[in-house]
Amino acid sequence: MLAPMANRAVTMEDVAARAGVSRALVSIVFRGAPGAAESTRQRVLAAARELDYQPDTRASRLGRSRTRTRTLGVVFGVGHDFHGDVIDAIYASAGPADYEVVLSGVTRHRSEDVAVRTLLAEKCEALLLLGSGLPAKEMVRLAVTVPVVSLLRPVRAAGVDVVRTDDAGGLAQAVAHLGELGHRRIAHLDGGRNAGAAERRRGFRTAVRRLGVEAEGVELAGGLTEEDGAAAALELLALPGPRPTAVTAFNDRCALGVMDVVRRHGVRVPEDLSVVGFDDIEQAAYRHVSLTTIRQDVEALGAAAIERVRARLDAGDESTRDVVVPPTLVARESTARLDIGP
Amino acid sequence: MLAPMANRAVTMEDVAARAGVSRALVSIVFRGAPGAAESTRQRVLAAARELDYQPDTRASRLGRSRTRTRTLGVVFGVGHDFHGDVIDAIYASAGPADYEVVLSGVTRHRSEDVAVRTLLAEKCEALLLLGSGLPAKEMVRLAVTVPVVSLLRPVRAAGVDVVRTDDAGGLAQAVAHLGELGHRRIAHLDGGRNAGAAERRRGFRTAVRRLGVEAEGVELAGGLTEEDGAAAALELLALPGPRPTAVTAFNDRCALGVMDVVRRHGVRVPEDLSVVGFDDIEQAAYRHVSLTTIRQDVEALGAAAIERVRARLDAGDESTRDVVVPPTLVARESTARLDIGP
DNA sequence: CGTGGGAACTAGAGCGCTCTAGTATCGGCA
DNA sequence: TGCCGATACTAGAGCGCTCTAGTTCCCACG
Repeated sequence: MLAPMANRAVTMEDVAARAGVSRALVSIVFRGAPGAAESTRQRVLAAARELDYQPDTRASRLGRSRTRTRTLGVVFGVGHDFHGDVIDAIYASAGPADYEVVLSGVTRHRSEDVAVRTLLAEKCEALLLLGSGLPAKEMVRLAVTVPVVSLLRPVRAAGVDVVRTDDAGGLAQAVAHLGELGHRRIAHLDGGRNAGAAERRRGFRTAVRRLGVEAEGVELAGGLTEEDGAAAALELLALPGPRPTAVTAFNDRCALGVMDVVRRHGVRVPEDLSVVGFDDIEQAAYRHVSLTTIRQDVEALGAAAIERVRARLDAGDESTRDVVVPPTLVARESTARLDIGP
Repeated sequence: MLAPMANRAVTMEDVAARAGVSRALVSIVFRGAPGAAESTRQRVLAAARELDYQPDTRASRLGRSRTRTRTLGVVFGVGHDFHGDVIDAIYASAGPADYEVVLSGVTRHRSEDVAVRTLLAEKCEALLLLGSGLPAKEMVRLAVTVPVVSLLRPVRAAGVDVVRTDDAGGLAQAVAHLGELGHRRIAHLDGGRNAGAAERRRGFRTAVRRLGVEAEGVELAGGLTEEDGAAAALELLALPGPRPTAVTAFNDRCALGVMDVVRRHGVRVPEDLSVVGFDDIEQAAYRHVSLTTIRQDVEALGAAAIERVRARLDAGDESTRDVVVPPTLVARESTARLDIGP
């Protein structure tokens, strides 16, 4: 109540007047900057509360632009559940580092290009791209103007930092796990051109080789979605010769698709076929699913991304880094020891 | 090229200088406001292009605040696939209406409260809440300051517009469809306290009654996720008496969970059990899933939300509306005619 | 007693736009 | 010829903050 003026938003000016100090002092208090006596600080905060003052971020960012805006732009796939987890981690790390986060979503009708442009128009100081599909050339172009971190997608682009999971290592863990359970004939459902797919494929091959001479890796086309997994399952079932006894899928969703389809063809999981996913999305942990998978360390990914931004912006680091975060195997019930003989 | 000053961002001033006009004129051109000769307009645009000028949205919004900011805040669940579809539709409708969209995500560690506060600090002119979990009281409080549209979640809150699917009607369609296929004993997996659940339950009951005296509706606890569906499936299988021959699930994910579990218990879908979902998420259309479902008209929902905002903001409409968008049945292969007798 | 220095606070010039109130120019018409 | 009104353009005052360069005050210290 006591609106300072009819129907006009409360500004710092109003708070200052009420607290009996200057506008600058209110600014100091709200920014948490040094130079305000504790007693005054309390008085200002009280005044703000009484007037229900809401600081204006637009004005704040604009005012700051002479020095630093401390704003981070994040491009992500709207509705992409794993991106959600990463964003969560980014929020968590950005706050303590005193960075604001602005989201820009990619949807069917809103391209990554538009998403990026919007963020640049907001004068973000750095860009975090989640699983970006932008061509490396384009990223390089962007990186000239503003620090760019490619999350989840490895790119070799000058000036573009990469923060990603050790995809190859993840697959190595998956295959090793299956190896220990006695599996030797293992299929990999490939991710094609998707972020991380090449690395995972490489990890798969190396790990199978390491399993010994009797081990054999079979590669099938997979993909991002349950549908891709379902298609791969049909291929798997139609394979000539002895059927692989285990499968590593490009990701959890793909794994879910495989399990669904093979089960409907009378193949039991894990008795007849062991399945390993990648990501550890929420569904993987559901009791009726209980998918063994390679968990990406989302918190570490988010923290590393922020760390790169700080290194460049706050510490003046000019080097281009490729930060690789180790994943962990989460053994659940979609994998089992291979029964030799019936 | 020709950077007007070392290492300083290009501003309107620079463009104006290069085009040989005033800053105001550049502003006119970029806002698409009337009052610029075609020839000058071209000259300004050319100058902007040459300097690679990026308008600053923060400054623009701030400058506008004397009149209108034309900015819409959207609160959504990060990683919630259906929200992604709706956001897409919102983007599509907001553009032509000349509104900017600012997203604010809700995650495990970022509450809806924080999301809303952030948007208010951006001085959004209206708030669109997707499947909000805010208490009605809180919404009313917000609606005093700024127009609030609750999308997907019906709330009876003074001053809060609601835009939602005809949930009851959707379930009526589902039950009618099953009725036509000969089903009389039908289960409904309830959504508990989730957005739209009460309406769907009501629709289910009415529709079953309409099916005639021999029809019977069975209600089981369901939920939002596959896991909830899986749990419900177990309950369904353990039900005493003749088993329902059809199920309507609270949503598609829940339906997927049911199908997964019942199939593993040897129950065939659709031969032994017909299943109907709700939403029509992408997965429902996958070939190996082919889920019959009630499709929510996302485009219409988005358009209606924007329409409400325009009505209040651009047309001064003061009434509180409850906009109900009709859904449509998408018949796929998870439902089939009931075989009477073996 | 003077003085140096730090803490607490303020004045005011930006930040990059928008937009109102104006000026200049010109064609058309009585 | 003079005047009107439309069109094209500009000046300059905001918008609500930030932040530098002060000013004031007080206390410790020589």
